[in-house]
Amino acid sequence: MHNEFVDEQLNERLARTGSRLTAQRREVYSVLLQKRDHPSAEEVFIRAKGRMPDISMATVYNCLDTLVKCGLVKQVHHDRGATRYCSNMNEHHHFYCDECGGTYDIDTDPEAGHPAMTLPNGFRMRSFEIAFSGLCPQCAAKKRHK
Amino acid sequence: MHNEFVDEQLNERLARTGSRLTAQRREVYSVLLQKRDHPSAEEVFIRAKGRMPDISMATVYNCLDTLVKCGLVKQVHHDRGATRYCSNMNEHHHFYCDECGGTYDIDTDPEAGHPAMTLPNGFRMRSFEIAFSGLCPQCAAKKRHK
DNA sequence: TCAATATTTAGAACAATTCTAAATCCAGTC
DNA sequence: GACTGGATTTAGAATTGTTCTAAATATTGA
Ligand SMILES: [Mn+2]
Ligand SMILES: [Mn+2]
Ligand SMILES: [Zn+2]
Ligand SMILES: [Zn+2]
Repeated sequence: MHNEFVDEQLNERLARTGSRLTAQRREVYSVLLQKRDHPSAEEVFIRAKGRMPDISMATVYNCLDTLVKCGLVKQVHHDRGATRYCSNMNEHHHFYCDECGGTYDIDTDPEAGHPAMTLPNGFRMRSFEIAFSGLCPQCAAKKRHK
Repeated sequence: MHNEFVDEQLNERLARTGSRLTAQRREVYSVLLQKRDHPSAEEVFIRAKGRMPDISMATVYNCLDTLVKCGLVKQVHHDRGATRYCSNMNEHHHFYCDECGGTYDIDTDPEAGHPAMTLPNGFRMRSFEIAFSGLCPQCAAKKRHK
């Protein structure tokens, strides 16, 4: 993915919500594209600071917020932990590793649609999310060796 | 459900984790049994205070914690909101109403077991939770009338 | 009755996030 | 190129939900 192309995408999306493309927004977005491990705002801040030492925490929060509002990024919540950010905008669910705390994307099976779950009468579902827990491949492998 | 019966259950469970049955723990648990609307700690505090005016917030947190540890109560998390507490220990999922913020139990369909979702190779699932969002029956009805 | 232990309590501390208000930046106009 | 109004960034204060601390109180069982 070339920088110019990403910029163009970014600019277009931001423009739709009347926002400008700034160096900080570009940096924060590129952090999320670079390593798709669902970093927290704090983690994004640390990574962004590497290439942009003067960026502030407030700005990271502002940028993340803007990116969420213009539909380029999604928030991911798990238990009471810090909000994590995800730049994969395809429909997907998440797997949370009990051992290492990692968050992994789980693509929705194009075959089987909705969860085989009948809602009681009257409820109107808009969306659903599945949160899987257990061991990620690496942690499962380590456990097996012991 | 008679008080003595509930007390006996409570006492037995608490004893298992080496905890005592206290007036505060009984009160907090009874708040959760009385209205199963998934109250937050704050809300439990307010309700408990009605019948036990000297109970403290710290104690409510402590009691809830103890009840969770001895398996009588479950924590329920949604987005970044305050932790909510649920005394329904049957396997179930949750429906969150976008309109009124209510949290509703959704029983798992005894028919269809797991969600029809294949985890990538190597992942070892321990559990999964489905969070439904949309409109609860009351809010859906109100919307239809407009 | 007494000592050991568990529990409750008020308030301090904490982590994540949002708010505030001033400084800075930037796009479009002269 | 200088000017101006609105958008953006920034540091730090404020807020929220929760956990920690240490002292007071209650409970158990010898
Ligand atoms: Mn994701
Ligand atoms: Mn429930
Ligand atoms: Zn892991
Ligand atoms: Zn509702």
